[in-house]
Amino acid sequence: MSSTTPVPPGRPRAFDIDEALDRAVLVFWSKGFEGASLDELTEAMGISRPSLYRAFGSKENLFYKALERYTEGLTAYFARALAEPTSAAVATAVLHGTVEAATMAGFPTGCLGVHGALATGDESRPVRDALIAWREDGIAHLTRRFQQAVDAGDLPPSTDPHLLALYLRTVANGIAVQAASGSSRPELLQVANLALGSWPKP
Amino acid sequence: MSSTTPVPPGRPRAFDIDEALDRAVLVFWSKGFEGASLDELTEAMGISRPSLYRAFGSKENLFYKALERYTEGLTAYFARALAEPTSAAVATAVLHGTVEAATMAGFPTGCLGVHGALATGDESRPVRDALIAWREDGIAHLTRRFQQAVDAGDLPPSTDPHLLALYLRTVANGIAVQAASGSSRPELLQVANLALGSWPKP
DNA sequence: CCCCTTCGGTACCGATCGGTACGGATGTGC
DNA sequence: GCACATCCGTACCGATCGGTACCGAAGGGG
Repeated sequence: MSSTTPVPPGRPRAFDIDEALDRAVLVFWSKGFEGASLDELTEAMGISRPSLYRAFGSKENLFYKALERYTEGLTAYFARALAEPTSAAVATAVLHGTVEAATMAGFPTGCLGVHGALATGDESRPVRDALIAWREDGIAHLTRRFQQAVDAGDLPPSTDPHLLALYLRTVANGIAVQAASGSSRPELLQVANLALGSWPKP
Repeated sequence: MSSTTPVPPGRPRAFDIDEALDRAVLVFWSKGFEGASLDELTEAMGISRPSLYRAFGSKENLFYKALERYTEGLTAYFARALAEPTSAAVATAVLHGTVEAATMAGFPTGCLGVHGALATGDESRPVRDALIAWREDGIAHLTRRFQQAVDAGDLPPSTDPHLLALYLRTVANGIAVQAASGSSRPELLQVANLALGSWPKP
């Protein structure tokens, strides 16, 4: 099937767009949206400024693309966690995965989605709102998963699935903040396990 | 004692410096350090730019003064919480106080110390480090308090006071993030109570 | 071989950033 | 009333911000 790669007209792009996006993820991850300047981004991505704009449209759009790639790649543990058989296993996988992702050697500490744009100037309000929606999306997924657990008898019928989901994301967000503040992986694993201690039994 | 107010020479200041600082707190609280521009600050404080610099030295120093005032005022619940009789009461007071302070009507949501400077450009790294130190200071206070509780038999001898303190601050930070994302006070109170469920019994 | 389209980078744009020079105003102490 | 110190605000500084006009280069289709 040659139709899957319909060679586009014009001069071909001289850089790998996904690789450039990976570099941009790292910059946004460590500096946030406003903290990352175009000079830093273009230098890290190895391309010139107009090339960036031709490929991604704007700094804001580049951030959205980077967030998308970040979600598909570095937070893939989240999707895997949802597939765990019990609610307790889901919760454990989410928190352990959060600790791991937030303290990976060679990567920025913390979570792009959490500290990418917590408090910003007025210009980047759309970005902040997008990250709020991103976090709420995670809560929605967890809520549905825990509702399933209630229906399956894996959680007591009196359980509030939304509350459990919110609790989990709250602890995960706190872990991301602590990781960005310099807490170590072993410390945060202990914290995660302590938080899992109050998980309801079926 | 007139020596307590030794009238300084020169033209007297025409504005209340503490009131101006209170206004600055609100701006930094909602916009963060980098997100708050001098134009926003001076307009909110009701003073001109050179007046700000004469009174506070620099934007960075103004932020430190604002953080100080924020700590003395809006997070005074923390000092009160440390005085509670039992470790469980301390933990409850800290989390409930955090929820309350992060969701006060008429004030920015979240916590200045948490989202004031999580991810920033290189210039404001000193500010970020100061906020990390601020958060660690809170953990240190809690650790000492919980060590006292262990010594007094209020907590099991096997308890790790630092772990408990880190856990509490992690949940509190997560609450601040959720509040900034739009979670309501009742929701966060439930989350706080759920987190307190895993608190060790004496 | 020429046209068309898209890529590449240099060199620039106006706006905004944090910070300050300067001259007039207002107070105290001699 | 005169010297002095500090305040006030206007008007400005260089640097950096995100974004773009421009033109030569590199490919495919006729």
